Amino acid sequence: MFHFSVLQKDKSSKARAGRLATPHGDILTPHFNPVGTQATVKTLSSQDLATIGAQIVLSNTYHLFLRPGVDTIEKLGGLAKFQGWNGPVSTSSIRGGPTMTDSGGFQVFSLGVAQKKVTLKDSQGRKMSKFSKSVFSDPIEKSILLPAVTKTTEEKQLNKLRAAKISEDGVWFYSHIDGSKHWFDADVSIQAQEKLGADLIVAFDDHESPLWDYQTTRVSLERTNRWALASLAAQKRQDQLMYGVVHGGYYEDLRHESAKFTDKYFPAVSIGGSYTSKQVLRNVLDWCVPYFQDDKPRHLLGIGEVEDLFEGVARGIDFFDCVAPTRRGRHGNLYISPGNGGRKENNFTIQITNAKYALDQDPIDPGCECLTCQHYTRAYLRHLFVADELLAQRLGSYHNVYFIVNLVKRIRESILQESFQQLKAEWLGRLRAS
RNA sequence: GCUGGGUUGGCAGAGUAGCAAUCGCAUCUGGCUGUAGACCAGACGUCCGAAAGGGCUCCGGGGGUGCAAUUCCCUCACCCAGCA
Repeated sequence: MFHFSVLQKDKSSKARAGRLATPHGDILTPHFNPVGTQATVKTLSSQDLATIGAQIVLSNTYHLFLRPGVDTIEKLGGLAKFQGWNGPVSTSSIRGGPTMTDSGGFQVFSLGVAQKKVTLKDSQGRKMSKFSKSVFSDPIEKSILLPAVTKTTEEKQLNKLRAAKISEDGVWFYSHIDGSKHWFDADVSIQAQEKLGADLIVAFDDHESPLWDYQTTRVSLERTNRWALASLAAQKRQDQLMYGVVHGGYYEDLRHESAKFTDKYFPAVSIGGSYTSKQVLRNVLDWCVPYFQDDKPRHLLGIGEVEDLFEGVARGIDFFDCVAPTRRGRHGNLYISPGNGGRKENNFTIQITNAKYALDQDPIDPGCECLTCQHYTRAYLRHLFVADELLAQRLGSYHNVYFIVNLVKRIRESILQESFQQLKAEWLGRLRAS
């Protein structure tokens, strides 16, 4: 029912182009999965996604469990039908296109330990977001971690939200919608994912904080592994491919152990975690991938900045998902290619709200063939963002998702044409050691 | 013309006889990686400085009282309301 095959390997890296056969059509890899947490990629329709070339969309079990409820979606024919997703244009099917659900494991972290009040200062001394995953400092540089000041009314209100509480068997979540209390464990997550009915599902995992020491991380990994086996045991449907999740933070031996474990028990593998630097991410990939068998699809959870896509593919990753294109798109941070000023240093983006674009009549990324770039100027986009018009978010998201999905498509084609190294060098520069 | 109320950053609008400028809006900049974020953070009189810092200003104009006035008093200008 599911079959992954490698079609072409790059000669000087672990990059590979492949195909994953699913009950609702084949997915060509490497591929970037747009994130549609609540059964919608914010501001984009399923038809937009098909036009863009997305082959699969990812939703979140936790969010849909809370609202509208997994029973509701089951009654309405499952996730794909519910959101009108028929898959990419080339494989359009009235039965619905390929879908994926995340287990809610990430929310154990993002609604749990990540809720601790942590404030960071960046290199210029500016305070950074207190709530983002990226708020966590590199454990090696703990000096930049500051105690949070919790004085403002806003923060007092935020304090009312209780952090999720982890036990050995599962997690008590406090709904971010209404504060109600919900129990989640491997059984609940897998049953919910079976009701949602996505083709690809993820084992329920515990997510370590990058701030944790070795022993605490090990305890978390052991919990992840117990939940992994429980997830497999809970699975009743045979028409869903379950990914196991590798954890172990930035500790090499834990990653080795976890990768070995995950590959042993699961038909598909994914790598989870939060990374305090791109070097840590590259290390983790190098530690994990050698343990994965060739014929299992590999998903790098939550990752997807431009640089990471190249480095991930070069290290043998097949699937990515990331909120960056949509979040940046809504915030006016729009992707540009190297020929138009895109560099690692600016994350291959421009901030369209900057005053210097007020009279700029170029498209966001000259040469981009997306709907936004075909019809609208930077000056117009800037106006829409500054005026807080809804179309700004849609056009920004459309461009960003198009840009990333099609960049990964180009990466795939370059592997097939044996030109991956040239493409990577064109984007990241030749000096980068891979 | 009379009476009353007012004049504080780009805008709006608090405040006070003792280091002026709370909270907004606008503007500018930075951040965003399995979505608690159409969000968050910083700057926003001027000058020097990469920064840490430091210098000089400033509550409509003028005058008065006070150790000290943006604040109290007088006066002028302008705005608003009511009455002529």
